[in-house]
Amino acid sequence: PLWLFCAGGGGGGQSHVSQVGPAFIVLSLPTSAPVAPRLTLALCSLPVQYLQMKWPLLDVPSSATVKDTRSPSPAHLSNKVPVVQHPHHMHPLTPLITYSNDHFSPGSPPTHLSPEIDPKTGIPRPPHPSELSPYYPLSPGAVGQIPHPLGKHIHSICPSVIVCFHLLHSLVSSRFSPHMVAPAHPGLPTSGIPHPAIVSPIVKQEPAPPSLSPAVSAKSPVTVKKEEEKKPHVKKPLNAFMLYMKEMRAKVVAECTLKESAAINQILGRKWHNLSREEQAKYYELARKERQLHSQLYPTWSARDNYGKKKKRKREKQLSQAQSQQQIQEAEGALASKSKKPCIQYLPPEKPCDSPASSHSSTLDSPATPSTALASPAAPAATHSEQAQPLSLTTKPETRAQLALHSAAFLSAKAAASSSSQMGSQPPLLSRPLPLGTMPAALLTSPPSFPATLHAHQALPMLQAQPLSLVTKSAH
DNA sequence: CTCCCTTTGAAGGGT
DNA sequence: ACCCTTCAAAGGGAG
Repeated sequence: PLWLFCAGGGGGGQSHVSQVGPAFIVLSLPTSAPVAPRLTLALCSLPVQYLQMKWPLLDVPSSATVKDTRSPSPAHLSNKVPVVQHPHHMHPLTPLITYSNDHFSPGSPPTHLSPEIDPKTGIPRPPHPSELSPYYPLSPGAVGQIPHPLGKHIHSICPSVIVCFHLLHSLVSSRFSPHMVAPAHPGLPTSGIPHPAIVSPIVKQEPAPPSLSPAVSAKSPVTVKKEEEKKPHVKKPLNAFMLYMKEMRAKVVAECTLKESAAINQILGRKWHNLSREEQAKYYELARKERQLHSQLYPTWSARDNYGKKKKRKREKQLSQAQSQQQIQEAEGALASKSKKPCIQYLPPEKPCDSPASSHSSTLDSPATPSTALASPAAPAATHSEQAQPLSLTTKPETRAQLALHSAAFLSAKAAASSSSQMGSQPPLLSRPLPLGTMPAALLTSPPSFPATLHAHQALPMLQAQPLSLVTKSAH
């Protein structure tokens, strides 16, 4: 079996695609090599360490060596190095650093990698390996922080091939090597959607701290404290919307002339609400896996750990915001005019930035349309025209002020509507994948719960087409 | 250089 | 149970 890999790549071998479950494994074989069904099993018995070492022998630059005959996704089909390769100016490992690898021990294979049922959660493994968390490439941090001479080669390999090694290893399951699995690239699309953060989602904020080297383990009581200070910052797992933003940001930026993230995020927020239930479900599912994986990697981690590590003045600022919000609330009439930055500024009409879902958004976004409630499952159902009316795309203070204006009515309604809270708080789509149109009438007609901005956005396509003045007026 | 802005969702703490 | 706050990403803008 070892020879199979050695023969690959530039050696004039013949590429052979062998299927292992839903994934494909690409092998390079001499033309005369017999490809028996049991070949796969033989490969599975390969020591992981060996696979690592032979990995580069697949000879990445030779695109003919690496094939994925399965995925229709362009990203999948692409063997081009740039798809998964990182810019030369950055360390090939750094982009994968998302979380620290504190809890990631090569010697202790995570049980969640078992191919069938996750013994810990009882949740069946996803049918397709590409559904393995792409943003959490099975402890990306581990790879990023463990020097790997082959890192660059690994990253240059077609994601599909990498994924197949996930699977392969899952089958072997005798030893877990982050070196090997980590190459499941963060950019690996799970739904055929190219990941905008393929190359560098995390570089900026999570450069591999040099203190993470194994040398750290030799510590004195004095350094312990310093270590705690320098303790790798384990970030929160991304929620569904964050995952969506990561994926779509590049596209939006490309389509628009805007570059400010605040503006982009507004657009993304709208697009998010314009997504169909099914589309959003993908991200909720992904986020759920993220959290799952995160909790497995960092069992002791708590969101509390990161409190106060970001901004110091935030609370102060928000307090002042709340104050101004009250003022605005008192001066109801001046709501729209007080907006710091009219969002229309971020959302010029006739933009190509309109959601691709805008085709169906005409119905989805219609305030009176019941299916609107389904468009944002995580968020409470929005069915009443009153929500769509009062709010425009607003900056935060304004939004909050308006929210306050209407919250009283909402709250009273909300109290009577337990069903709506079910919708809002539950990890939405997963547990209840109700297709459009199948929502019980009780839910469809239930009053919305709090975050009224959500509902406001659903009226945006209509508002957006109007000049700023109209938008402002509609805010009243 | 640091923080703000802006979005949604998750989580923790307080009431 | 509910509300509030913080943080996750991103990068231009502002101080």
